[in-house]
Amino acid sequence: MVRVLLPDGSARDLPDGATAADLAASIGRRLARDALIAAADGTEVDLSAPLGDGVSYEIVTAGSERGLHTLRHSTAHVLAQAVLGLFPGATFAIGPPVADGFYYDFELPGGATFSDADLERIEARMREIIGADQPFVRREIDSAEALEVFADHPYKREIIERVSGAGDAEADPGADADPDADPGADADPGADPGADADLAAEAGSDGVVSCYANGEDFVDLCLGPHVPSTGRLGHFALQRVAGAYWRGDSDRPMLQRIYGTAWATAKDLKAHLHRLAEAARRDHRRLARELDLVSWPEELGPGLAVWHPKGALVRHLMEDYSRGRHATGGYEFVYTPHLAKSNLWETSGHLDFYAESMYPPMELDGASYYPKPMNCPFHVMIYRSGQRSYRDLPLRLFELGAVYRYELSGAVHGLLRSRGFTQDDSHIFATAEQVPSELASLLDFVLSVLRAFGFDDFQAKLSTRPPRKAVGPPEMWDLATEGLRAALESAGLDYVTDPGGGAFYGPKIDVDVTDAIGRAWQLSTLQVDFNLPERFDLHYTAPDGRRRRPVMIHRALFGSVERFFGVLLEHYAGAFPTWLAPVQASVLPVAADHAGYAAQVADELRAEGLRVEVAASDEPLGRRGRAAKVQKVPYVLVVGASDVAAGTVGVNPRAAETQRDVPLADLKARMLAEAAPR
RNA sequence: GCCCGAGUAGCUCAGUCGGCAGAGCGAUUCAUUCGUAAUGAAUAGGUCCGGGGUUCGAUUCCCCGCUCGGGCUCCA
Repeated sequence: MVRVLLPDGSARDLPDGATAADLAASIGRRLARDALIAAADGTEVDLSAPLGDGVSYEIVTAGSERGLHTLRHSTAHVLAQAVLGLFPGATFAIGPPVADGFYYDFELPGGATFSDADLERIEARMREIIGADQPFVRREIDSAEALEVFADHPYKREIIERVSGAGDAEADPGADADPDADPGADADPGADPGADADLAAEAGSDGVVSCYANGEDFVDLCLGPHVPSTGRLGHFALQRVAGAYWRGDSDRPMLQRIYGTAWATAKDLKAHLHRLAEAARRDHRRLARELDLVSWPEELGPGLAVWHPKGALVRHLMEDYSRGRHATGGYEFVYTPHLAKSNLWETSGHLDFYAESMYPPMELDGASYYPKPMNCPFHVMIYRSGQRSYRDLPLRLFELGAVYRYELSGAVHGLLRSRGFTQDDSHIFATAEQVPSELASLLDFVLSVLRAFGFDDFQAKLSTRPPRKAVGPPEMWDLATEGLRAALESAGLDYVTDPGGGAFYGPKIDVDVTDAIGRAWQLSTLQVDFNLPERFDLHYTAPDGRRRRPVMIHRALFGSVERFFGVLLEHYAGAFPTWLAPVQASVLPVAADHAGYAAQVADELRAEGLRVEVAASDEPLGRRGRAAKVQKVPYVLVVGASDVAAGTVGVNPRAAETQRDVPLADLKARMLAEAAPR
């Protein structure tokens, strides 16, 4: 007899040798049918695992994140099984579940690649495997045997050697990962046992690894757990092939990655595919063209946009709103040039740690002038232009500063990742004591502005002191980190902590917004900086007459004006709220006789500062109405004979029913109310 | 930067097994004067991404380049 505990606190007795599947069956038929894996004292195990006495069990179904994760992971195995079956000589690397689905990395003999037709074949084969309802069978073997089982699969062998400690794990690949990283933080060898050791421990000590086999001829190295059999899978679709470096390292081989999506039910799969289609419909590059906002002439080069009148108008409104808020928020506006000599970037450290993302210098008069990738050093120059007293602090400088960054050509993506963009960049110089309250009011300010643009759903991340090397005294880090945490809490913001995720020069908060279709966009950043004040030897005079070092806070709110515009465009699917719409109303005279009245209506609205156009009657009314709708104009106003007589308009708003005979004054009031930022 | 895919009219795309380049939408003009998401007709519009090669002949085949798209963070 074994006694197990259930999540509701009850206990249940089962015969010796009973499995998690038996437990599920003893609880209910439906649970037995839906069960995928179990969690034993929180550790995920196969349903076929024997129950342990005194252990608490939770049965996991596809209704939970963990269950879905398993489902996707198992589907990835079936993908590998199909590929290895269909492509003799193919080898496979890793195939984890990811957000919404899974992938698996392969290498085909002779560097061959998958085509779209291959994907169809593979998917068909996967469906056969699923139809055969093959059980997933776990086996634990020692690493020597595993190396034999995977003799033809070098990537698997590498993993076995790494996790079992059998081979000579190569030097820590993490050390060179972060381009922002610390000047002095060279890897100290052996100091980061981190992830690898955890894996090895999980895989079982003593060089034992686990494998999962299904069907006659397929076995994969895997921690598990897996669904009981392939028949539990099926609501999936293969999506695309992409190149991916082995272990994400551009010095290692490029593998062929197949991405798929997988869900618990056909309905969920369909909903996901619909979300993808919706995202494509909202693609800002497409909307930018359709609404005549922005374009990317090839002649300019990758990642460089030109703003057409309507796009420029919306941008102008965004910038004006931002300026207005900053003006009343205690900021002082500055301008700085687009170039600076190399010595500035040497002092700031950018040339040491950021050079590959900078445009190359222009050489003249014996100096090297670099286009700026950041505004910070210029603002530091302004701070340093005179003596500062504690009475001057906090000093909040603000600039819409155009910066240029040499993004990888493959990374450039419309307005969301461009090579020239404008940061709404603020640098706040404060005393250490001011930091907590300054952070709190900063965060409130940021959220308030984001809300004005229609975002209400935020998720924040607090990144704390990195373990390896950090500048600044620990007590300063604590003060700043606790200040950030207090700011998050007083703002009532949901946040996660990324321990050790901060830059070497200070902790930070990143704020993500969730858009209308549930996608998260990282926009705002509050970054505390102990480094630049040091590098540029900044100081202020304290009340006691001694010189002290200020703390710098970098703050981007939109992040980049261009990117924020792109996110807004996708969030609203092009239908900007009235206050941002480039054209707020289109007046449609029913016939030529009403043209004069239409012009009069337009003029009256324009006199109130509203943006109004008139569509003359040389095309049918329906067509003109459609044209305005396609351009997502908030108000379509139709005026005919009865309106001329009564001083009214027919109001066809973007998102409501048409109303006839609305007095012009009423319309005006309604539009003016909407035309102000909230 | 690297892997895969794609570049044909302003846009979306068809097409040419190597032989005068096509549609729909949009634009322009004319007619139509209409009560709420596509009136009719006509016209204009092309270095078929660029450069080289093969060929009697290349938008089409080959090579090089440019640009765009997907991916290169998710760790058995």
